[in-house]
Amino acid sequence: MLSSSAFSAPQQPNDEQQSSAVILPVSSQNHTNLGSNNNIGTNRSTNNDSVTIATGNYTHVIKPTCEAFQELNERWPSQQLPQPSSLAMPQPMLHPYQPHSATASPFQLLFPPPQPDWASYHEHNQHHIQQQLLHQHHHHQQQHQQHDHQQQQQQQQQHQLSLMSIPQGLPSHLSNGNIMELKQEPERPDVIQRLSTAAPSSWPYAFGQDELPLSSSHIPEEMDSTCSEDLEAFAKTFKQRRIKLGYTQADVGLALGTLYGNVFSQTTICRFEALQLSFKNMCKLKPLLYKWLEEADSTNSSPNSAFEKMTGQGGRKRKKRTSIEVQVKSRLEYHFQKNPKPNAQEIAQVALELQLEKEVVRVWFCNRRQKEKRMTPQYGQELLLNPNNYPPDSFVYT
DNA sequence: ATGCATGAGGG
DNA sequence: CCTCATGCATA
Repeated sequence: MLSSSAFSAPQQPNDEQQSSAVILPVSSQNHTNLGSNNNIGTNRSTNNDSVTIATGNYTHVIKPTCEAFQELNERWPSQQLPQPSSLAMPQPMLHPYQPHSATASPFQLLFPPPQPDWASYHEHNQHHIQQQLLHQHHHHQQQHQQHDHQQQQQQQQQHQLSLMSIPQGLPSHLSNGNIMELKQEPERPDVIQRLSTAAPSSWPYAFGQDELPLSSSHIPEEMDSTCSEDLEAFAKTFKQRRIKLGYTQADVGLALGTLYGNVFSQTTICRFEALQLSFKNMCKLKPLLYKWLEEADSTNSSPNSAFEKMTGQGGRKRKKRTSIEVQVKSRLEYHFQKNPKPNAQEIAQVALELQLEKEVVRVWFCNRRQKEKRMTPQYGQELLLNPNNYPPDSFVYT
């Protein structure tokens, strides 16, 4: 993951991240509109923090297993969230974080319904719906197959996920420079099973006031029955707090680096808040962000130094992002529907047909598949039960 | 906020 | 080659 070899920088001693104290770029309390739209301008991260955290700070860990997630899916009433959106407020009303236990049966804060997380879905939405109807029968069978396949995969994934037991309280001494191991609890199959149902285990508090009763001392160790509800609620709360505190997504990512040795980009934080990471990934990040929140909350004192990023130049150049035209994308989508996992040959064909580099096509498919797997709760289930719900992705094949 | 890309790890 | 976590660059 974050291995030094990864990026451009020719091994720079990027000690900065670890040496500097807690970064608290809070410029003031005038949070307000900082957050929602953020970035633009907050991206100070430009190509130098690519420097990467020295070495594998963080071994891939997490070896989950379990079926809580699935279980969740089953109970997924996909309701509308009452959330007014934290974006529009001058004074963000903090929505008290509610442990799922509290919302037990009628889940309220689940993911946005037919959550169009699907980017392409957004883009082509209009077409799709119609087009889909047109071509449904065409793909029906194939889709079925796909579904089966995906189901397998999903189950597999879900399996893994559920078992996750992420240490909520990370010993600070463990943070620097070294492995941040998120270990899983070996067994406890039974516990796992219930993760989603039982476990009042959520957080010990509910955000409600401006002051979070955060104190490292009472970070729940045992729990972490991180279920989707928790994640969603947390993500939401997190964002609100973050904004309120005047931090940008980039700030947080950076701070995580100094706090725990794992730097994250604005992108990642953003995706976390938007629940656009894989469930597993969400679970992994949650504890860190939780920790950060604590820190930020308590350290309100001094904003301190905006430390300078050394402009560590150098390194390999990233391929220029190729921009695929809409039309072409449509075609890709079409192919994707027919066969989400084309082999080299097929890729070559598509590439030829669309006049794209094979590599580009390959990567596109990879990314597309990945997108498919992102947290879209109803996906796994609803879809399977209802082929017609298949995300109306592009069918606009010319 | 998101599209395309990179790289580790696995097979 | 794939998946997965992640991020640069850009819309």
